Amino acid sequence: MNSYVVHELEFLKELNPSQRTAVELTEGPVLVIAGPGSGKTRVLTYKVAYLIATKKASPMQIVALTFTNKAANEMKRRIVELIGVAGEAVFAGTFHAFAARVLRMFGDKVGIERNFTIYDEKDSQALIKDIIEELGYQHERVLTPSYVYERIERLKERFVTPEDTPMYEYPDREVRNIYREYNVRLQHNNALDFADLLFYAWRVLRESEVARERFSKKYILVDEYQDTNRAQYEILKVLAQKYRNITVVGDEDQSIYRWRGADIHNILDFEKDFPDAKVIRLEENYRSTKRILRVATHLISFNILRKGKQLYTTNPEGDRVKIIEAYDERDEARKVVDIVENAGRNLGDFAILYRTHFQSRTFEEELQRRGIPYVVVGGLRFYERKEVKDALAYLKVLVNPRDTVSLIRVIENPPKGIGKVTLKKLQQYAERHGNSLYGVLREVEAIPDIPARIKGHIITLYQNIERWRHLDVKPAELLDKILGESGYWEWIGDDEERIENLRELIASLREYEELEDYLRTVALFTDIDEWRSDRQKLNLMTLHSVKGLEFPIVILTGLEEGLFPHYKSLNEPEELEEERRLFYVGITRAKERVYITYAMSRRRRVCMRSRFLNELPSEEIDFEW
DNA sequence: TAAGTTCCCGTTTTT
DNA sequence: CGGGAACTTA
Repeated sequence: MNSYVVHELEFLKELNPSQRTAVELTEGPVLVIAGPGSGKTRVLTYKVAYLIATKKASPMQIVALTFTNKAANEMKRRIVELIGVAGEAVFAGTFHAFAARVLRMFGDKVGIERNFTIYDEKDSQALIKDIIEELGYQHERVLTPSYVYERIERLKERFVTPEDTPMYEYPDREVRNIYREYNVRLQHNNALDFADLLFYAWRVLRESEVARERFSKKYILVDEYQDTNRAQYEILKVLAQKYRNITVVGDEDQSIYRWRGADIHNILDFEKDFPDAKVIRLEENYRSTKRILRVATHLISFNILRKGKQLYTTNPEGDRVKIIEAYDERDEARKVVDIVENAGRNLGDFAILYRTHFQSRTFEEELQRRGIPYVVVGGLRFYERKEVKDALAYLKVLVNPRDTVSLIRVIENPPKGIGKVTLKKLQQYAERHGNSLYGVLREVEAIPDIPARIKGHIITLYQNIERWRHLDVKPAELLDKILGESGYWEWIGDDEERIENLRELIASLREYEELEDYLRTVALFTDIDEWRSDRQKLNLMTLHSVKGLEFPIVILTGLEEGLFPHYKSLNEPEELEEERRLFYVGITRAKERVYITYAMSRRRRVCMRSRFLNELPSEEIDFEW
């Protein structure tokens, strides 16, 4: 080994023995079971650096898949830190971003056009809502767009087609009918939903040898493996087929996305799927006090679905966990904010965690009252704001005129003299003539039953869109122009916040030369990706958002039956275990102290303290009434 | 027929 | 508190 390489490998000394083994075991399948705070991101980044430094692979031959953009960016940043700019060439991204890239290059192999639109949950639900009405199901109370969407996505993630959808009980048949029509519409709209991205990418990789060659990386690394769903798992299998060098890192005790299709069995059964897999456990915790670790360990031992692990730390013993009872949610907020104010620490040292978003409101009110600065992480997210979605809809239509969901949004915002009745007529006409809604706008003269005045509005809209489509300007400039010419700026008036959001959107567009690139990226972006810690602000977020983060002091709130565990999880033992894992994730975010609160009544209803509180070791706990 | 207004509903977690 | 349905106005 020459001295250059030896120097490059100095960083290995920063790893403990098991971390180092995980890094140095480069060939064959490796499962790393990584407890909270055990340095799993470190293992992943160092492994990438190691592969490159030892010349086992070029950056191009490595793919690192993560669950969030934030994790991906963080990984990339640390790789570059270790080995320099060469690290930029490593693909580090989410499964969905990876899939979108595969489809951009090879989508035509499975009939996907280059300019496809990605539908987010809301877009998809708008489509589903339409279908429900058309099929006459709008009075079936259970068949809400969100319910149906969820059912369909779960089916898609397991590659179940409408035809193969089983029909056991009541709404199955209806769901199947909607599912069938939903797929047809997506195709007409030249659009893919989240599950489609994974499904079609999988098909491309299976069916096209060229694509498989291009994307079969020599080394595959997967973060948060416990949260992968079936489709993601199948993609991994195809990718790993050739070289079989796959390292997955995860913790079954932190699997909290079952409701979104994550299959904990992917990690529990990894050794069955890859019989020659080496298993490494990272059990030394560098984050929390001994006390916190004991409490967390005791709690999670109530779960059955796990591999089990022995966490330990050389950190100090630490303070006992404090449980605080409140009268109601407002009293809870007061007591929580009291803790924060009296601790004499930076506000950024605290995280207030809750099960559901709506709980943030009471805390926000209290904080505003006392003039304490705070951030709500992942509340109503930037890209889900109405004005942002509207603006993006204009851009989407320009790239993909068949995207009817976006086109309708354009028609409605701001209002253009084309109302519900006319819209229905246009849609029906489109349906009958096998044309897209956009195609019909062009031929509006030929449609009967539409007043001339309204036809005028339609023609104006059509001409505007055509003009915008053929403008040869950069994306940011284009959007600015559209917002002006469509009357959007006027429409929102002096709503400062909306204006600011749109300005921000235009600013984010400036980094892009190509509208298509931008739209594909933006569809897979969320707010948490943007969040940066601020020492002077108190952090408020859900337990799901907090995964992967750590804070000196963590306050877990709303420990009440029906809220946490959430009432929807009470019937299924597996779902109850997931709630417990969520609690576990929350506790293990804390470095120094944990506070837990519950209210005796919430929203004027009496409630019972959470069963999870009885699962904490009483000798580690202080109660306060 | 479009668009503005009011009122009532519910609110898990999110790539 | 925002979104949507139902109602009102033009």
